[in-house]
Amino acid sequence: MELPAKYSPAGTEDKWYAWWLKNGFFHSEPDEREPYTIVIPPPNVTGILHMGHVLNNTLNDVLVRKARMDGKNACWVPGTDHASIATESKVVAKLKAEGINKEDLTREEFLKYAWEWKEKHGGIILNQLRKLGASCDWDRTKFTMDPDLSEAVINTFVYFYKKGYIYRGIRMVNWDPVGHTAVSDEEVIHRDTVSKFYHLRYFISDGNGNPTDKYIIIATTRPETIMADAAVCINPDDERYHWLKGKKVLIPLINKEIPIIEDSYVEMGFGTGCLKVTPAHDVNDYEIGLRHNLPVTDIIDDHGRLNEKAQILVGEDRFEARKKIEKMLQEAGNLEKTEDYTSPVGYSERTNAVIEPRLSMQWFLKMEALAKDALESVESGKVKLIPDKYRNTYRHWMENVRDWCISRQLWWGQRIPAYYLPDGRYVVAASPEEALEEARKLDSTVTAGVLRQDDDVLDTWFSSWLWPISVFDTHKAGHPEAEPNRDLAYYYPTNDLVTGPDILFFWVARMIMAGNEFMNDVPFRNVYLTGIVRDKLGRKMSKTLGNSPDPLELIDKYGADGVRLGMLLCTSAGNDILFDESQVEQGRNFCNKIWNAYRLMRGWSVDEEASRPEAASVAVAWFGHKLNAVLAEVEDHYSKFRISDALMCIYRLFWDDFCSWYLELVKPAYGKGIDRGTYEATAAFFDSLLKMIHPFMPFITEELWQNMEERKEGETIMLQRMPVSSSYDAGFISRFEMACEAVVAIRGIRQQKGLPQKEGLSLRIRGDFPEDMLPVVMKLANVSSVEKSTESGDASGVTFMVRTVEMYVPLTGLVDVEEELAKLQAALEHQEKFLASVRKKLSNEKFVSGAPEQVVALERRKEADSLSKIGGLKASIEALKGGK
RNA sequence: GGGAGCUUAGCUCAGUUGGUUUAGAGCGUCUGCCUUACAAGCAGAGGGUCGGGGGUUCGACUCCCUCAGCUCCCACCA
Repeated sequence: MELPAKYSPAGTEDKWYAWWLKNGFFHSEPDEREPYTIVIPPPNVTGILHMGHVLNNTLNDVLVRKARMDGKNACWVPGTDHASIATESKVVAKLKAEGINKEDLTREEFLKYAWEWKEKHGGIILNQLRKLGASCDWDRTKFTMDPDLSEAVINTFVYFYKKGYIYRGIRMVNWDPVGHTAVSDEEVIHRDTVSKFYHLRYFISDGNGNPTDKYIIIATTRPETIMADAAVCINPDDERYHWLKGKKVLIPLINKEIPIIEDSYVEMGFGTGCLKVTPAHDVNDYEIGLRHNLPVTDIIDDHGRLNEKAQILVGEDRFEARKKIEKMLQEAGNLEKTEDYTSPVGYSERTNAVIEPRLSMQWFLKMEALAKDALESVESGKVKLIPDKYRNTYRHWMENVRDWCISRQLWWGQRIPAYYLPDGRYVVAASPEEALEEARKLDSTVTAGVLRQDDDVLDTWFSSWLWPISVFDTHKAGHPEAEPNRDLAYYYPTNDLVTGPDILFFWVARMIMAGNEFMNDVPFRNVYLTGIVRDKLGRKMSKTLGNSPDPLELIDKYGADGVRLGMLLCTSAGNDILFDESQVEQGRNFCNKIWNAYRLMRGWSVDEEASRPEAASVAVAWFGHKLNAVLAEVEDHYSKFRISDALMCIYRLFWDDFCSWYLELVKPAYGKGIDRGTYEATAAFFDSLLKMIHPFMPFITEELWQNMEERKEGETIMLQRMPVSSSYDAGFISRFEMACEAVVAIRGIRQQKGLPQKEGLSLRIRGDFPEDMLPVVMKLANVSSVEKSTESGDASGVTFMVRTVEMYVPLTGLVDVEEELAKLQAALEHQEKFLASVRKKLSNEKFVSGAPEQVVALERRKEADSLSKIGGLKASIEALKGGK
């Protein structure tokens, strides 16, 4: 069968993926082998594959495929996350587009829609991962809201509640007025935002609620909250305001009388030194309020609108209200001035709404003890972060963590298993039946009908922190005393986790907490933190910028192997990835190179009579050494998670060493056959190279490996053993490189002089050139005769140095003596400078006595080599001058 | 406001406890080639006083100090 000149991935990739699936090569069951486990960072169930997923999952796949080929029992568990707030807001938006308001639906009706949506869109992303070549064990696919995984979440809640770690209380939380839910501290993103500083006049009260003509000025960014003011606060040491002590002021517009209080929290130098205290709408103010027993007036509702307690502007959105109240204040004579002001404002990670600090009843998980252990896990090295600069960030977070607000005012998610008695007391239990039993202990008259379950669901991360446990064993989470099942005992702890640093705290840290709590062991050994995928200008990929390529389109255009390579080529751990389509093109080109190297080899016919040419013998010996050298290097890179370095080593081994040097050396003359020994050696090398490339480019390597020879039923490159490095002769490699230098030099001369490759040249060598490498020079530089000489070359040819050996190519009539002289002079000058620097070192007493012996010896060798080169150059110059 | 990190060729980055022929790679650039595996290719070439300054050392891209620029993380919005 004739192979086309270009590799076409389209049909090939689907064919092999289907075949891998059919043969169950991705499936893992516990056995006597060493396990290698990865759990996927579960993408949002309704998500669509983007470049970040490509990066992450390609890295995961490389690691898994490599481990599999190292003979380990590799298991990559896939799945999706229910992503409560993200999914719920998508469903709400979709319903709204259809004219349905969430408010008009019951919980059950809404969830029915949500599940329908999940069934329709859920899992799209998992199919997309298949296109990428991800070798996940699909039989183990999990979803964080699978019934048994949800059960694990509920059990975990009950467990922590009984342990006294979970409590319920009214606290100031981050309220998302668009998502209509509380969010955790980690879900709030602070961004510097330009706003205005409003300087407002608060008139002093005459004691009867009437304004006097005296006033103080208060600077605020939130004039719409003044109706909720409970006091005005000054610093007790602020002499400017001592006259205010004991007085009362009136809130503008509503003329409500509030006291002047003193608290050292107020900074005298900031603003006007007078702070309006609004306990319901500011965290600090809330704290001050507690200290001074101030009343709390909450004037903002779930949607961020002013409520009736505000008395004015009722029903207005907070930002609308701000605009309107500015005008009203101005008209009333209360607005002194406004000025531009930039300050950090919190935004919801999910909805991008400005977060409203708000008092509400929420559930919390105490973090102190959990964080302490999780910190220890990283500090002690039980979990390694790669790159380890993240250890600092991690420590800082762990040492400053606050209790985790785990309740969300949403419906999509695991519902909090707290059940309220009619009198307001509550019980926590894993099921309504158990809850009823518990409730009856409090009040024997309680019936199932009156017991009301908490409306809130749990934060998504409260389920995904169990992921490395619950994908294997759903009972163990929540039951640390239980025996792990067979899978969990075998696969836990997992080996490596590949994820982005943006979820280091959301997810990674909390998985470590859950692992320590329920397994008494960390969930993974290594956490490889990737960078963020950006475009080549360094901008984040975003829909609005339109700079985010669709991975599936790229796969269609270049093949999955090409996309994987393009992604990996620019990937170093922890650094942002500047992605550009040209890299994928490079990946596609590499596929083609491999394809064509195979076409060349496959086109050879073995001539049983032929003996092995000398050049081929050298090539085979050399590539054997080189292969082992690179294997060792690659193994080292893998061990340090330098995946793109490992790839680059292999890329160069294939392209430069194998194709450009090795194949050119063993290639038989046109029309001639190849000797059997060389053919078989070449096929064996090609086989090794395919295996080395396979983790990066699974499809083309399977295609060619299968094409190389008739394979047994169900035999796949996926499950072949990765070649391992054995000893090699570094001296041989170095001698070969010297021959290559000579070849490059002669090719350069050809190009300069316009000599065709076909025309054989003679070569004269003066000095110690390795005899065994001469066939390499002769074949690749087309040298027809070599002569040893003690004479320097003269003006009838070109002289050049290869290391310390002088070489000369006679070229009668083609030599420009002046030009050659200038070249030699320049080389001589350079060499003399070098010698001077070496000698400067050697003449330094302190260097000779202080530096290690081998360093000094090296300098002496440099000196000797340099002297020898200078001698050669000088002789050449003389000879050239003599021949003028 | 607090903390961490980065700055090496036109671009993206290596440089692994300071010494390996006076800094390496990939891409891009330039020159010459449609040579019968591959123009998605082949052959060759050019390109950096390692951000500035100072210090330690026999020796600094590598360690310390300092200045400048960039990035990220954390932080309760007067």
